[in-house]
Amino acid sequence: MTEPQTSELPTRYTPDAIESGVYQAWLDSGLMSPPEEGSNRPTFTIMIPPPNVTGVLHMGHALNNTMQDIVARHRRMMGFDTLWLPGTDHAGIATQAVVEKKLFSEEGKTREDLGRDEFLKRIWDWKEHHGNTILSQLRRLGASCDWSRTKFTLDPDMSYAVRVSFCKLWDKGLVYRGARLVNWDCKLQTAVSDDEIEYKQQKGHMWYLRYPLKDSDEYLTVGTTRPETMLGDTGVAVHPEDSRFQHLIGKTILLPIVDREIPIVADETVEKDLGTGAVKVTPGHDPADYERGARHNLPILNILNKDGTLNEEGGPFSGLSKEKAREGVVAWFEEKDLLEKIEDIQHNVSISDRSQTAIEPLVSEQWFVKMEELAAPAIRAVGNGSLQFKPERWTKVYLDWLTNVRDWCISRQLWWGHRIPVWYDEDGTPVASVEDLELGSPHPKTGKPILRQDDDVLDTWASSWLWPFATLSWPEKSGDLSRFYPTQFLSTARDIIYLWVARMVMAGYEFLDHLPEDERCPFQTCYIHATVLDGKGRRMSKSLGNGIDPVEMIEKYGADAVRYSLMILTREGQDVKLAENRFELGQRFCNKIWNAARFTLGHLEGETAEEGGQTLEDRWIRSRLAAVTEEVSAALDSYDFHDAAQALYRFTWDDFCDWYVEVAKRRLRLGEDAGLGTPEASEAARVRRTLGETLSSLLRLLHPFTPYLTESLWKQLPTCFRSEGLIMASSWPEGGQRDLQAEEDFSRIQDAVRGFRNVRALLELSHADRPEGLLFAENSAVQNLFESESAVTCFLAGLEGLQSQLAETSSPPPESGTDIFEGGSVFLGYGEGTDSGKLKATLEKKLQKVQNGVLGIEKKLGNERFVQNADPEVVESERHRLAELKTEVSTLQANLTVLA
RNA sequence: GGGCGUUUAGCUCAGUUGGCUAGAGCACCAGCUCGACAAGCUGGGGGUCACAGGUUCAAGUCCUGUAACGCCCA
Repeated sequence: MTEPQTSELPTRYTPDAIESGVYQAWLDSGLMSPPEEGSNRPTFTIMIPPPNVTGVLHMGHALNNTMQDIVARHRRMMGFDTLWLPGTDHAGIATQAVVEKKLFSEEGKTREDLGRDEFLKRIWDWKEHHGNTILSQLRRLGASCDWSRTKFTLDPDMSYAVRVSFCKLWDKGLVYRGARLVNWDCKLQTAVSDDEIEYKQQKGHMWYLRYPLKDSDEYLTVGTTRPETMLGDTGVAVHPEDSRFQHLIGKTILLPIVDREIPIVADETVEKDLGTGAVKVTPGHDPADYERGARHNLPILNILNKDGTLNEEGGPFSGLSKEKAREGVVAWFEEKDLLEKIEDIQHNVSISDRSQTAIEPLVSEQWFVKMEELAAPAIRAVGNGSLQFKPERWTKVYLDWLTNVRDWCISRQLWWGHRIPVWYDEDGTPVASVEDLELGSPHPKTGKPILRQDDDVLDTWASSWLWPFATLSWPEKSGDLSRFYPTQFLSTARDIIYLWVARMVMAGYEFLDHLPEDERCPFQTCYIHATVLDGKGRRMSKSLGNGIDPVEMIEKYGADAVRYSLMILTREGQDVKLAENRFELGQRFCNKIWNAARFTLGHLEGETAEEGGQTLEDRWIRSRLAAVTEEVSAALDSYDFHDAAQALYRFTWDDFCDWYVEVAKRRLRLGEDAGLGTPEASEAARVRRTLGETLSSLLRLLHPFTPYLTESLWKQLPTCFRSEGLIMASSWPEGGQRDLQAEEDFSRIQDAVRGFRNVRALLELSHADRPEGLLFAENSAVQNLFESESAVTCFLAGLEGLQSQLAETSSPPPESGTDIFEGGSVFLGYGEGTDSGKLKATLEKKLQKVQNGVLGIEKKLGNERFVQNADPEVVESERHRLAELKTEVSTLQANLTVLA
């Protein structure tokens, strides 16, 4: 008997050894780079959500990119020319902030010290050195992106696309400049869009300030959470129907500190029951007040400098920070006995996403894009089925935002980004241009010399909204664009449905006007992935320090284990709670695959037959494989990653390892013992064939989930079981026919084996004990089955021999442990010293359970309304079930008598 | 204030269109160095499906309401 030659393979899954060299082989294969032309194969395209160039891989990335990679690998194996295009975005604010910070800490300089050109050079340097971190981390995860097409949003071609898109909007009159209240980040000193703000519940105060009326002793009390803004008040508003204030409407207030005369106006948006019913109006520093001010022609006063200090409008407090000014104002009111009271309150504070500092609404000149017209086709896209969200409920979120869309502030007071392609002449008349305009050259409209370019840059999203087609060389219409657009699958996080997803859809419809409308939507399916939470259900964040580093996890557990764990733990659309040890799940599974392969490969070195075996277990495993193939294919087609992972787990562990591999050992050993040329040897060869074929398909089904592991096992598979080359290049398994008879018969065998094992455990038999088994079959079909499968049953149940009899012609043997199974009962004899009381108790407990079942069904069937109303099939199956249970009852009762 | 989600075993979660005795992994208990795997194998214990009503022959599943937790929008 030859020892299977598995000694070269370690007994455990060792990710380091498995993963090394594999990625390079994928790169060398060129499979990740589909050709631009010259192929008739259908295409499948995924655009990566470009991570921030300053970013490092976090769990959300790992989850999202694993899903994309699974789709890419699956579709590639299905025969699609699959393009998964990677890249990064320039992340204006974040990147500039990183480099400014570095500059200051290392050289003590600010960007102004360097000047615009030199500073930008520093950022590019930084980008060259650090900008690829996250992309290389994606490779570690196994992401099969087409690196030859890697894009960066500031690449020359991408920048060109941004200019073209800007000028198209400009020409249509959708870009305008206006003084508007914007969200000002005082730390970063730039405007940020509404969508880059978080609202946080914070403890704060409501200060009640008394505003004296002009030429009167009366005063009006207003409540405010930001007392310093009173310096910019240009009115006070009350509700027009509020009887308390009727006599004051139209009167004038003498604003304390700055002694400004401001009117009392009536405005319906004032809530009578909130606070004092009178509100101060600060159009320059509050969005609601801005609207109110506009309705009543109140002047707009700006009291803040760009850095958050008070300007000359701040009176005695000018030059102070807004915090100091607040203290000063409050003290002033207190001193003059104009501070009525202070209340502690909870209120929402606007915080900038980027700097985590409080946002100040501030009036300034900015560029905006009109959105209403752009939104219309994006709204239609979900209605006509061009765009589908998964899970579907996100459609509503998307639509809500689009139907209430507000104009988009696209200018940012930064240097890092696409400089706004607008030039001004000496009168300040703007003009947009795709090509740079020379200073001094004539303005295309006015003919006067061009004086300067706009200093601001565009919001980063104004480039990433072009991502799905600018990456394919738009505005060029040939080549990649015609082949790979529109894309099929986009997977992203829910928090950028507005910022990114909706805008990409708008951009697709707006800019790809050379395509018919139904081919413009940039992706068919928008998959909104789970949010990764820590073990306690909190979001992972830098500030909490509760993040789990995916790269660390990959090093500890292996990339495949991390990928698989994420997929099985994440059910569709639900957040996933992650603790470090949860990756053990994937690690165990990988180890199981590894060892199943190790066993199988060890036996494939002998000769194999032309065809697989035809025994019951062979037919069964082929049928189960067909079932799981169908299941996994369907799940992946509909992006149900969890379901696919689960189906693979069941098949691999339960069907293949626990049953097929175990039962295969019987014939393998017989073959080894009998020697060459014997019938046993040729039967063993057929088992090897079946093992090899099953492993081959299984590895391919697993490959999208655990690419490294399956790739390294694939090359050890003899070539008669696989295609040449990489598993990545192999074809996706086809289903095959189910064999329901084999499934039913084998499941009966399994059930009887479990019955014998139960009895073995009750009798406390050791593995070495090989008793004679006795089986009572409830009919001759069952009896025949066990007669023909007796060898298999004995092998799996650890029996020396098995006798099958018809239950009706037999009486239970004395001194036997017994259990029932679907189709009869099983018996194992016991010797002296066995505690029959325990056996009896177990059996009685089971009897009680079955009897309860009988009572339940009898009650149901005794209910006329059930018999009349329920589906006839259901009634029939209940009757069938009742008969089965009754058989079980009498079997159990009969068997109990021998234990008396 | 509006919307969405969640609540099933000690923990993390499955549970199609209502229809067998509600499942899995981990943890727990008992036993196993059986020639792939102790990251394993065999057997076992453990659930008032958040709560209250309702619809139905039948509800974890559908409807209404309540509570708790989480997220988004204003």
